[in-house]
Amino acid sequence: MSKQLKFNFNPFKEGINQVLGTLEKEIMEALWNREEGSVKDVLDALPPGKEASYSTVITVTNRMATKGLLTKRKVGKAYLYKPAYTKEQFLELVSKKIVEGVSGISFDSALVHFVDYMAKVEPEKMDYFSQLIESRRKQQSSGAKPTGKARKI
Amino acid sequence: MSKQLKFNFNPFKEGINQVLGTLEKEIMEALWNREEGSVKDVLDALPPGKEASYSTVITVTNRMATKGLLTKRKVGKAYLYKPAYTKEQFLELVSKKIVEGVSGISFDSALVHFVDYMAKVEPEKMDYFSQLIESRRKQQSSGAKPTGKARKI
DNA sequence: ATTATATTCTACACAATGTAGAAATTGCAA
DNA sequence: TTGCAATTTCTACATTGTGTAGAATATAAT
Repeated sequence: MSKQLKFNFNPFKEGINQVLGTLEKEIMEALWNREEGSVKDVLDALPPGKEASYSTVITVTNRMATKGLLTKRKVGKAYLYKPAYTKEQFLELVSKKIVEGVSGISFDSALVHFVDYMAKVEPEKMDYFSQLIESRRKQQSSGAKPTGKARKI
Repeated sequence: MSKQLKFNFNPFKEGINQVLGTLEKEIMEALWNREEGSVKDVLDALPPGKEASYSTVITVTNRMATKGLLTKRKVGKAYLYKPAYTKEQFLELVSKKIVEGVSGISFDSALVHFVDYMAKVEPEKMDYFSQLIESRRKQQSSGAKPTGKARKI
């Protein structure tokens, strides 16, 4: 019965706001910074210009719990919210889902644009990339099955 | 003043429905099949079980024109709608935007998951991929600038 | 028991998408 | 040229996701 992580992706926004609303993002950042926190804690952590009312934050954190972004537990009369995933785990899950999605639509295009992006923005990764491919290729020809799990870079 | 292509991406849906609504998808497929068509044409082309009313199709095609998916021109008393992009062009644009977006969030994760996906689902592409990287690497070291444009596979 | 704090409930706004009736327009045929 | 059938325009409602927040209620601590 654990809530499944759910999100949309808007590639016309910036960074993590492609996956999280503006307030959602601020809340996640606040909670990633302190592991766990009450609505009050979140309110205090909201940056200037991003303030919201008490009930607004409650509404949004509860929706985020429903979406599988946060877990909540009652302590005293207040709820403490905690990210269901670390930022790193979250980005892993998101990028995996999106990469799989876009690959399913048009793998060849994705491949070309991926290499384009790398060559343009992260050219120093090309080496590592080649190695990654080579190692996967050896696994393949040796008949080993890929784990499907992420590994250390 | 040309409308800019706009879309969201829902990786929890299937195929092109990750980018297009259910009716939108049917309409695009119908128009990709016949190049250009009236609302009547679209209605006739809707598969069984996906029927919609005349005015529903008009509403949606007009919204699609606004979003940059279709162009329209008046012929007689009716409008003819035409895809702004071929299916291939559309998938190119979509995958480019998404690849850039997800790379901006977490390039390393995207890279790993991309290679994972390829090894698992399209292992026969590994060769081509290696070559692509190598050729981009040479461009780079020779100081040539990548064009940023997609090229033939 | 009072009070400050926190939650619940309800509701509105906006965007994207699906849906479609009613009214208005328009082009062609008789 | 007029009347009708085809088509569009206008309007409006539903659903989902997100932001917003007031009012009422519950609760814990003093």
